[in-house]
Amino acid sequence: MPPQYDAGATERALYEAWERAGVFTGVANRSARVGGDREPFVVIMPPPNVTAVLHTGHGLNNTVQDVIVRWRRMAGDEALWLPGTDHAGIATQNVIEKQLAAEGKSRNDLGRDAFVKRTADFVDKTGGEILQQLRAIGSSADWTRTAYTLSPELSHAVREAFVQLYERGLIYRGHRVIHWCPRCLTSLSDEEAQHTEEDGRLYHIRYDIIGTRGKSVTVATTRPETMLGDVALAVHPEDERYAKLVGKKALLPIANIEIPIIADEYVDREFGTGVVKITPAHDPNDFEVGLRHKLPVPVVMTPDAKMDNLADAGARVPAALIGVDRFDARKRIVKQLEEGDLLVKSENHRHAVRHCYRCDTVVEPRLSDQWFVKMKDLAEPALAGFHKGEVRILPERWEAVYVHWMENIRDWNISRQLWWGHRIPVWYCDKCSETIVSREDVTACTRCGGAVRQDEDVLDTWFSSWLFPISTLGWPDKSSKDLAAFYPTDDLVTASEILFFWVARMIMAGYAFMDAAPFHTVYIHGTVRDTEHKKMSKSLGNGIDPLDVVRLFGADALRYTVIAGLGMGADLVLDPEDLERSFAPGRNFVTKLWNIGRFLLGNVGEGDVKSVSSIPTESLTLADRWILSRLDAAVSECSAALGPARPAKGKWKTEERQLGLRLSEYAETARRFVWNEVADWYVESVKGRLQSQTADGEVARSILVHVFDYALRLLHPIVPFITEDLWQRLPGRENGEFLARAKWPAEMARSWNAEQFETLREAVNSLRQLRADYSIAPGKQIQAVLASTKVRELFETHADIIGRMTRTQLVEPSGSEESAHILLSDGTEILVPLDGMIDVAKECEKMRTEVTQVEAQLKSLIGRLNNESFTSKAPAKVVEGERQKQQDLERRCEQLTKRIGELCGS
RNA sequence: GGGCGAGUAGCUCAGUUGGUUAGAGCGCCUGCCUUACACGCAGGAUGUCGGGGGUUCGAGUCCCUCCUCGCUCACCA
Repeated sequence: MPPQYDAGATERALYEAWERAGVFTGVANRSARVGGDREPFVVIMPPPNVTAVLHTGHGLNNTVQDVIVRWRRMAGDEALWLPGTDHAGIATQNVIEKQLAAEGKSRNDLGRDAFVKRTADFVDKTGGEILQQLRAIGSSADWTRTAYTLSPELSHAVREAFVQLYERGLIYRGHRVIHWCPRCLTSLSDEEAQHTEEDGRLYHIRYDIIGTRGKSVTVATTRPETMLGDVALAVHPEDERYAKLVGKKALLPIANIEIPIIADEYVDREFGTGVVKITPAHDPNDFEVGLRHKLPVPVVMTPDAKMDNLADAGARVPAALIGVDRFDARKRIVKQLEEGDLLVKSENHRHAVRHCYRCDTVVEPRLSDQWFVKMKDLAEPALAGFHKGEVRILPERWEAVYVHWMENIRDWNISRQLWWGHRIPVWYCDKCSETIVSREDVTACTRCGGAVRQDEDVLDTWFSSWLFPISTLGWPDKSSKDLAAFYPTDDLVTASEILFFWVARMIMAGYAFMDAAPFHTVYIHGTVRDTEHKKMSKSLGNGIDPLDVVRLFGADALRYTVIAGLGMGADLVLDPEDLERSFAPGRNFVTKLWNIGRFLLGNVGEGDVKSVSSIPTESLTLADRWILSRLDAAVSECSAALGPARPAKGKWKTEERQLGLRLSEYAETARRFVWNEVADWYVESVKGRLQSQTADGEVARSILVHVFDYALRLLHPIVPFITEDLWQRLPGRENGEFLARAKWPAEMARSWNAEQFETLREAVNSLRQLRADYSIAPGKQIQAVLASTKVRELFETHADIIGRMTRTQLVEPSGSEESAHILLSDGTEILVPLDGMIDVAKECEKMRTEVTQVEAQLKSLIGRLNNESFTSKAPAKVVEGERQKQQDLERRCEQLTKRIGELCGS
């Protein structure tokens, strides 16, 4: 075996072998739901953009999913991890438009069909690269089922969903003010228009009152440019300050037109001056006010947010401002107001401004016609199902966020003014104005036979991805085998950013179209950040390319580091400037595993070893029994950290709602077992026996192979490559056998009776500590005298272990006066003769210090035990434990005092 | 502004229903190339568990309050 592990070559070869053997492929017929003999376990991969490239966030997200899926695959489930991409309407269209711009062209120059074709070609050629990259980090996804939102199958599902919801009265066309991105030139949903706190200014503007002499009101606004679209001023109906003004008219500055002063409850008397300008076409609330008061709706901005006189605007926008960008116009209008002495004052004002989540442009509220999904009816079952325990979210605190969103849900704008996406399946008849919503393309009006034209818009990308758990399994074909075998799925793993965009909507879609939640567990992991806790991003240049990490240290090192560092819901901090240090945990661990394997394989030989069950307990040494008991503990702790995999009877009980998926705990337990127990203790203890050709040597080989085999199984989901490589090399492996589908360990549930090994460990630790205390050269042999008789046999039997690990020889008492003293917790005393080396005064000082400490502890212990309220109120178990502790400490105190008497003469 | 969460070793985080000497990894210090491993081995140091108050026999853990960060929602222009 080479002294260095070659991650690159090994990983490539193993991944290919797994894929070739179909290890990752989910087989519907094996699912118990369609008569098979395995529980299905399904994870739907959050589809990355088809144009995306892998970043650390993807690396983390997919590693988590892979760990879970590999675990369940080994545990005997029919595991299916279903991958895919989405077409990312806005993002992908942006990419192509940028290309066109570089060629001096616009999408309109190409025309819709040519543009869509060009985009599709681009996606065909370069898209899905990320799926290739996911393989490099070991993702065991079922690539035979790779899905794409714009594929014919998923497009079919999208259209079916739209039509069904329309037929159920849950989709409608609305005329209202929506969020508009002037850069992407499309409307956005509420979720896509995200609030950011910004320092703005609040401008107080004077509007003269018509028909009075010099009377005026002051209006406060943050967006003076919209005043050109004002149609009224509003005050609160009960605001006495302005009661007399209601019904009068004010002069709108700059536009120089008269607008009414109205009363409406919407106005907040406390804010600003208590007078609000009403701009129905450029503010959603003003639009509502406008409807109530039957006001006109002048539009004064173009789609790309330049001032202009559009619908109903007359000549409100003066010639000088036409074509001027909104922010530029703001400055100019403020200046003009100042010059006209109409700006009373302006003050700093911190407020939340919505930005486009794709390009960060300030969103412009804009009046338009859009298709909406009525969400309340969809949210109800999603909320009810959650409360019944059909869905849980980890970590728990996100559950409140989910509930709050569901309870305050608002209708979902699903139209996008783009060309790249699923075209809305609605046709309008020009002749009779009929609106036709159809599963099939429509060529003539179904009512009058007239010519029809399809709605120009496409659907929000999320309108296709919210169907992912059902559409990827074959919906709406209810006879689909995959749907029957694999729906509902199990875990959904994601970051919190898309809880509403995607997760909540998938749950609604699951209930709406399948009458069941799409998954029972939502696992929300943290964000990858740099050392300054900034989120890693391409634009900040603080990202880490996971493929760089794979090249440098291997995929396993990446995976281990990520999983070991991932507390429930906690962020992962990595230093992009120091990959060596950031990934040290994984790299060190992988190397350690390799070296354990190297030692083991070099010492156990090629021949088969006996199975543990075939070895009678009498043939096992104490060390054997100890490591087997530790294995049992590791198995049970790992399984407990990971599971339960699914709720019993489909509903989470309160007490199990928060159990499982504690990945870092699982990783730490497995690491501790193989490193601190197998390598540090068992391997050391077994070295002597491995040399011998006896039956006991055979037993040692068997146990060593067994515990390493099982350690590799426990670790495989986290570090699949190196564990598979080592496992393949173990004696007795057959061709075509894969650790990736080996059985997940179960406890042996035998009584190992190995507690005495702890005494040996304590003795070894104490001797090592003593050597360090006395600065005894590492190579120097020392001697130890056993002062107690009750453990004599134990120590004599294990003299080789003690000798190897501490360079100490057990000897008979020689009458040496000057000895260092070791006192084990069970009362065993060991003397280490150190003639000439021992510093009696120092030794005495050490023991006296300990006596003082023990006495202090005893004092508080006794105080507690004499406290009637403690003994009567504390649980009997606790009190008993304290009594035991008191006895132990008293004995220790006695022994130390006696020893002090012998050595120190007082 | 509403809601939620976090503040534990230099750093990143564990700490299960309150049980009394608070843990891990990385980093740090000392000594070791001990024939699997220096990406290692052995030993070691480091915490008024954010501040204050309270409940309790007992508080990192429960309650109140303050401070500091973070997340999330939101139509006060």
